[in-house]
Amino acid sequence: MAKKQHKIKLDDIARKLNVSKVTVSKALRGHPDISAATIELVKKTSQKMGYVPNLTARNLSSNKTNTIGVVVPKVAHFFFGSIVESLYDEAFKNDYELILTVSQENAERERKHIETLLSMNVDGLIIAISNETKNYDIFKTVERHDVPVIFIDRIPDLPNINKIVVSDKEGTFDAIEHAINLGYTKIAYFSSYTNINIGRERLAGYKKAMKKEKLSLNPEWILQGGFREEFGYESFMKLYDKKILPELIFTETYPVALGVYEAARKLKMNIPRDIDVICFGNADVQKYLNPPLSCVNQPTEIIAKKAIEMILEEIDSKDKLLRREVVISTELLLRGTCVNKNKGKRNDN
Amino acid sequence: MAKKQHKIKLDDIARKLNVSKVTVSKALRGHPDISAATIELVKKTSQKMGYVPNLTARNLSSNKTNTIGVVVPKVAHFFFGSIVESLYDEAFKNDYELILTVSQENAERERKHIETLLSMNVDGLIIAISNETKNYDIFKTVERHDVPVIFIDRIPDLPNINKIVVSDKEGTFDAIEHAINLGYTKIAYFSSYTNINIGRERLAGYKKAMKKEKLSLNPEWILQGGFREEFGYESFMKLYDKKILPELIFTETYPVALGVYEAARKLKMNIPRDIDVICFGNADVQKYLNPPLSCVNQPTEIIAKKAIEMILEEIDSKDKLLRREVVISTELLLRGTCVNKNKGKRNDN
DNA sequence: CTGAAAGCGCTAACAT
DNA sequence: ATGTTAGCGCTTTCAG
Repeated sequence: MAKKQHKIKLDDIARKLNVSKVTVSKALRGHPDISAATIELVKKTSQKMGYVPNLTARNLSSNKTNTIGVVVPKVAHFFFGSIVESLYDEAFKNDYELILTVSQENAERERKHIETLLSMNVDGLIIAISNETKNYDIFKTVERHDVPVIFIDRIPDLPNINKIVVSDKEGTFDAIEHAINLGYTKIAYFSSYTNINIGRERLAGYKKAMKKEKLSLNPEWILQGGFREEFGYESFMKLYDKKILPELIFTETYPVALGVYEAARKLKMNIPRDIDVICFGNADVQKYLNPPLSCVNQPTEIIAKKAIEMILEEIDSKDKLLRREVVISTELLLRGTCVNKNKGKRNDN
Repeated sequence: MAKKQHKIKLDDIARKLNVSKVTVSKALRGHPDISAATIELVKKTSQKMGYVPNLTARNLSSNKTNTIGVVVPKVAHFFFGSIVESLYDEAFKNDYELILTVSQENAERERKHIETLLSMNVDGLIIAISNETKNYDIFKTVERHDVPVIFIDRIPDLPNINKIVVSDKEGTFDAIEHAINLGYTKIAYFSSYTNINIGRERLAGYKKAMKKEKLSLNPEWILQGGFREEFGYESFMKLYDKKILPELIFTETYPVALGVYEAARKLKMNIPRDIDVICFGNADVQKYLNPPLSCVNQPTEIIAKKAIEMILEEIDSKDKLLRREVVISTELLLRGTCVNKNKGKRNDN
């Protein structure tokens, strides 16, 4: 293998060029102090010598890392996967590196990750909290460290923070109202958890629409219990067993709707004829379902773009900016469900 | 806002405890030099004072970062999303931080990311190259920096490297052989690109199975052109227009199969009755398709686990280890397609 | 078991 | 326009 090669540093280039290493350092960074000719020369030489700057050293002395720490609950997941991908795109455009961490919906792990990120001296933080995070002490620590934070999607219930959310309440409201306009009156709601902002907001949107349209709330049609498929499957089965199936089911996440599809298939019920479905949250799966599942779409790219934009503003401004809350509008994405009122149950699939 | 707080450092703790900062440093890291009592005391005090170690400084002086750089082409993608998630899990278990970068299938971006990762002094690198990477100079640079690398899934055509691949050839071979055993003889193959290892290997598996079963290769049934849905859709349409549709289509990636589903739906052809499909690569979508799509499954968790295991071995060993090639076995995952031979085209959906 | 000195590679502040 | 001096916060010798 290649003989032990000494890694090139500023000094090496400086010596070769008979200048000081400060000159080299400045030239490499295009500092206005240095003449164009020198810059040119230094850059060329360092390139030729195979110089790779040592960011660790640079960070230590400049106290700036050009990195943004990111904490998400999941990454193999349509919503967060898209968010993360767009965050990477935007960071790249702005010459920032992202340090991504994944909490796996685990509060303790989340805390550890945030601590590590602080240790790494990230310039800013973008966080979507886990659904079990209840203790907010770590965010105090973050504040003490003077590292700006933008919360996205999953927001802690804390005053005076920067946040980007989608119009959870309005989006749900619109979907339910759309359904009611179609002629539906029996609408069930499969909720995640109300200790998390998205759970609270979306449910509020449902209730608001029902109330506005003067439909009574049937507590048996408001089920709570999770983000995942099993919850959808089991809840559907529960209603079926009790013989109190509604006409339409709204689910707070798309995996829950997938569970409903599964249950319907098992029971040989046809969607949307026997039971109709619509959900919050988009995923590529939906368009391949039979029938394609309609949803309230969250524009991930816009969320990510805004998050990077805001965190960079925070980083660049010396003074504390005003805390901001940005609400990104969702849109109703109609595919093959919730487009016509079903004609009541006909079990002849 | 909290009054400008000075960040606690080793010195502060040392002064408070009337010891030297070296003692504190060692105690915090549980160095055997220090007595248990001192360790206990130091840890407690530093905790109380809200000390957060400065990793930048630690890295600079120890020349060790406890980070692994990762480069993948995509992250909002079932395969890489799962890989990344598992990599995070494994890294976390081993107290390593991951620095993830996403090339977006762009060779130039990939090069830049690797350079940055080197600048950040990552202890090791796990890389899946983009499908357009042809210039391998950057990997020479990596070698010069003495940073160990494990290539996964997408492997450059370079001698003497560590790699983890799945049994692309055998997996495809098994699937095709299974189809032939079902009675299929007209089997088309939708390939990605043969400049990438996975493209070459999988195609070789197809050819091998066809040859073994003494079936002739029809060049019109071997189409090349991409990883994505459009390719599947268009290729299917092309065969349909030419009236040379086969009985079964094997696609090298699952999005291509999705494109086939779409085309079949458009043409009102029934899968698997009129045309059957199977693909390489699993995704959660597949089980919700109608019919559920069978595939050759790549065990992402095992790949990720092995990758972390190998890179840690490389990092921990002073001497260069022998280059290793690990092949992870795929498995045939049969769902609703390619389970019975279809009865020929009946266009009466 | 503890600590003093030196230095990791770079940049900021201040000369010149 | 270029260089000198200090020092970022920590760990690593090596000496006590």
